[in-house]
Amino acid sequence: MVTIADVARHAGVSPSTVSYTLSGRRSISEATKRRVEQSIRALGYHPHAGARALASARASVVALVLPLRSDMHVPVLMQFATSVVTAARGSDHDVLLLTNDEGPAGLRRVAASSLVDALIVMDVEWHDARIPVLRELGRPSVLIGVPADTQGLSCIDLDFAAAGAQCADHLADLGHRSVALIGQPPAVYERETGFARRMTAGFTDAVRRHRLTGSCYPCSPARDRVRETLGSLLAAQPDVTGLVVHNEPAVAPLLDILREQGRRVPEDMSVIALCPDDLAEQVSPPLTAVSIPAGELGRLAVGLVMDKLDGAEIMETVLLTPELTVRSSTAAPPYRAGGPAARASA
Amino acid sequence: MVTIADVARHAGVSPSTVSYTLSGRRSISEATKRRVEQSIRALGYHPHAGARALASARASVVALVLPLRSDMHVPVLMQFATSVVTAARGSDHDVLLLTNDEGPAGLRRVAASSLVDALIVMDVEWHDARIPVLRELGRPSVLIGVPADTQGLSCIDLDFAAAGAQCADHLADLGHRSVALIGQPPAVYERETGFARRMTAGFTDAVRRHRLTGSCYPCSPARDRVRETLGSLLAAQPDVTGLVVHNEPAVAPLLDILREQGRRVPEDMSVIALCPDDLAEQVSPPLTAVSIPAGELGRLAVGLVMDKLDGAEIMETVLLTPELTVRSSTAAPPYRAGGPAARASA
DNA sequence: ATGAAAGCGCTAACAG
DNA sequence: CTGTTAGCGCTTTCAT
Repeated sequence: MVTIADVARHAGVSPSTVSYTLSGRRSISEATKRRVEQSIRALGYHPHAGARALASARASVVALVLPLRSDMHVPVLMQFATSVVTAARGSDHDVLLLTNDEGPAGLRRVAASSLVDALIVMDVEWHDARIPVLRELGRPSVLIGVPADTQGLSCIDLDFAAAGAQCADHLADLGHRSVALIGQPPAVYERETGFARRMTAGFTDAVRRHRLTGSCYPCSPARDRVRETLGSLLAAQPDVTGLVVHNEPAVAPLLDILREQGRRVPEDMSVIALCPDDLAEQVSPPLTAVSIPAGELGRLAVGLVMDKLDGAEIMETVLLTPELTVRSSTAAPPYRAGGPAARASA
Repeated sequence: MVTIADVARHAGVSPSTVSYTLSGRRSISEATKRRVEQSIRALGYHPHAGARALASARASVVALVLPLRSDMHVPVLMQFATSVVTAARGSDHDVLLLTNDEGPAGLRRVAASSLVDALIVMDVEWHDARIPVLRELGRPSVLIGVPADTQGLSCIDLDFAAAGAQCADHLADLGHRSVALIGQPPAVYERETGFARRMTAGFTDAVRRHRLTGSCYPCSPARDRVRETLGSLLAAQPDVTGLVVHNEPAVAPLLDILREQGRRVPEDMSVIALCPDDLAEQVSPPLTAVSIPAGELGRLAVGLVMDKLDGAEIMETVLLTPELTVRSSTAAPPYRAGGPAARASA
């Protein structure tokens, strides 16, 4: 193995000079800097990560804690993970991948052993068992998702309330009067995952504000459950003309079922989804959708964590403003005798 | 920070005794072992990862190198990643996540700096730029996928040739005489990714063996490209009754399009997919499919890598035998005047 | 602008 | 069965 001493000898300087050349923590004359860098390249020197961590008390590694039981759509998760790795590398850090099967103890382990300097925790629930651990760890962390008590924590997430509102706003603007939200599986609401509730709250508020008729239907993504949900929805609200789908795997089955039933999208039924752009564009018709900016979330999370490692005391909650992209799945509602349009012209 | 010296003092033993209690590398009396373990718990001691790596020349971390430009289906990738983490933790190792945007240099960096002891490299191509680097690194590695020259490398993958053959066999057994493979996007074949070629080779061989008519159609997953591909397929081979789909994102669009065209599955057209079980079960009708055992691949890869870290000199290629699960998307072909059934009874 | 040297916390000989 | 001790390779004071 090539050590810093080898490089120092080769360059005719002391080990500390090599170290400082690498870290830039004190000024080095251009001449020696060049010589050292040449020696480094000539010998193929790579500082030993463990030795560096031991001496400097910094591992230059951040933990990325993924949920095992993922309610987040998998592609979104993956996109997030890769953007975190890329962003971390941009700040000279590596990423240690953790799943939740060790539980909170896993976080304690990697933090206490100085394997990682900081943690990024995904899919945070309203009452999340990992949060007390995070608080006691004394290491910078950023949560993706918003728990009940954000005291002393940095959280970052999509503004799901705004997303729900945007969907309702868009339908209202198009003239829809009766709308519905097809949501996450019931288990997600029971677990009190924040994002699902915030989405429905934002949607419901906007529905009320626009004086629309509308309600929310939790839904499992299995084809038959989607069919059932749509059935009870249409029974309870036969005049519904706009659907908001906050359930990515249910999107395709839903479109199929609507087609089966002879309901055209958007002529008979407008559909808005909360899903990544690529899904929205791959289905037919392309969906008007609020996209989940996984890449940006990842970059922001890493940025926050790096700032905290640099000593910044950021303890805020950042909610990203969602963006609604209009595609071909939404239109004005069909004309209905006795409907608001009829009344308006009467 | 709690150090091994603190624990030793608290337990009234020497640091080395604590170390040996932890590693089990020499026998410790039950009594002291218990005392040490109590002190460890009482003080909340976690060995410093860097110090341990420095002293023992083992980081207890394996790198998982994911492709950024992923031709593998994303859920499969994710499933693989989580199973790797879980399996690695089972062997007291952590997982460092790398993407390919650093290129082969990234592998060199983490290996040379002793950040990781071994590497698991996914989505290996026929002529993969990472392979020469892997060879020179002198660290255990396991490739997921099979490159052109496997000399001195351990590879593990699904036996795609067998998978292709199984699909053709199943259709032949049901009595189909004209079949086709809808494959990966053209770019995948151009890049000479091994698995796509092996799949088509296995399929083509079996087709020949059964004296069927059949050919392969590369296909992009975009809805319109699927429609096009199906069109030219039906033009070239109007009597086709069995489709094998090796293209996960194309599965749903394909089923839609068949439905649009009034072709019932499986009455008019049998469909087999190469995809994870959950996809096969979520679509309608549930698909007869060869599943990609991502979880098992991950576990096996970690097992192999651990064996190599223990000094085993395994340099073989392991191909997992695929399993075809019959569901509702395959059946005997429709009766056709002038077809083989007619001839047989003539 | 550079060197010398003292650790960082742990493991693994070596010594009993 | 247990203790003593010499590093592992690097960073960072403290000197100059």
